[in-house]
Amino acid sequence: MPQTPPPPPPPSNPPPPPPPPPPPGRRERKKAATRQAIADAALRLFLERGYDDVGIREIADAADVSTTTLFKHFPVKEALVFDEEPDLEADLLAAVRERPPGRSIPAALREHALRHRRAATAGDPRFAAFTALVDSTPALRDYHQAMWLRHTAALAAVIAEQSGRPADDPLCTALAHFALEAPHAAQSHQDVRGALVRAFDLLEHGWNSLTGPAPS
Amino acid sequence: MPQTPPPPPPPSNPPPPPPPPPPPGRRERKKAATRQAIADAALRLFLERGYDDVGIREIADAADVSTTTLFKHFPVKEALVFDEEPDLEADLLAAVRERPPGRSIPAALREHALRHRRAATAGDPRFAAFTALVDSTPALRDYHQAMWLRHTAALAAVIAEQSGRPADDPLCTALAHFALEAPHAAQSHQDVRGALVRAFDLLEHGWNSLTGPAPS
DNA sequence: TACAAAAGTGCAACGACTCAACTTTTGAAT
DNA sequence: ATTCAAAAGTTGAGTCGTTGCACTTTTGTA
Repeated sequence: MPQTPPPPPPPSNPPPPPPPPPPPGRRERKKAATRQAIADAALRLFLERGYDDVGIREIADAADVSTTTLFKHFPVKEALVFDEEPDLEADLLAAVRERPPGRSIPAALREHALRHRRAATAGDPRFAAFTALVDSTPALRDYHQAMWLRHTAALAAVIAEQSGRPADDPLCTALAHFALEAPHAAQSHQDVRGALVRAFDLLEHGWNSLTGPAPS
Repeated sequence: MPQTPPPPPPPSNPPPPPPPPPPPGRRERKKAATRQAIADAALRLFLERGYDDVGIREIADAADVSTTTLFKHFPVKEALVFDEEPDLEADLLAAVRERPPGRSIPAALREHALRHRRAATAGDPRFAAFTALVDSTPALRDYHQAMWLRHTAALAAVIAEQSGRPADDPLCTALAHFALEAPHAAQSHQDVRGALVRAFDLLEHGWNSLTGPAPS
């Protein structure tokens, strides 16, 4: 086992604020601008002509950067589409943490899923178009689902915290995973909304049956 | 819209048996042999040196075919590894259909998952090595899971049939999807087996609670 | 004002995969 | 036996995502 090299203990320097939120600095602003230009160009072209019919080189040209630069901002082509994703995890966790009193955890997750779906169908037409693009492109669908599942651990932790169960309780992981998969499971049905509700019914009854009777 | 050209209606010819199982024919045998040679060469090389360090051309050379021929047998590189998957669906469906009397459907699915896992850890070392290869290669892991999920519709149909519910019941689809996801959900835990059992507990309690009380 | 890190560029290349045109093999009908 | 068409296979060039390398800016800081 490699021993941790002794980190030089600075005797007493003012601790540099880990993420400097107030002074974004000119450099970072330019970088963010470039990134945004790329993402914008990509999304525009994808919506116009479809994901598979737009090449990386073309996007780079439209954003007036080289393909090398493009890949320094986005690891793979699919990532060009999911630029505003970071905050979604916070919403998800808040939906569980700040659920109305008396509502079970699975019920809170169902409400969150339904709210999200409502935004994708009704609501901002730009978001609807975006959703349609993702759903109609296998590569994007898969990437999105995989990305979504990366929140499993964080969600499981919140579920454990909110239910007073051990932090690594497999039951919490299972509920988290299944809840994140529910939209995926439902989307093959004609009535997606109904299928979504049923999927969460299954989880809610199972969860209540396993955790409700004996709160220990 | 191009009109369908009139297919010549043969007045009365002996209906050719749709899939001739007894006479595989010499042609199909050779084709199968080529396919097998490719898959064998690929798996051997992958196990020797790792998935990412073996190129398509190299596999094609080892099997003594051109790369174009290789891609006529397998749609993508990942598919080279999963050559014997087709029969796995039959096993899965049989596990539900021919479950011992008194055992619930989720319980049957749990047993099947556990049996499968046991074979992957104990049992034939070749299968163990194969499983290790898949689990340690992200591209293969993802492809495998996606492939596995393609059995959702078939499994949902059997669940519906065995539980006397409508063929397109969303609850059956949800159970099928979650059951197929369970191994994926469990594998992040130290005690994979325990996590798997817990995940199926969740499904079983939910299912029994929703279907048991009122068989209607 | 000087300097080093970070951002960006250009180009060549690799690996997976496709396409079009062509040759060989094979099953079956004449 | 001969002939023919479909199927299997080959060849070679090309696309597309992605990476590596060497190089030139830009920018924060000393």
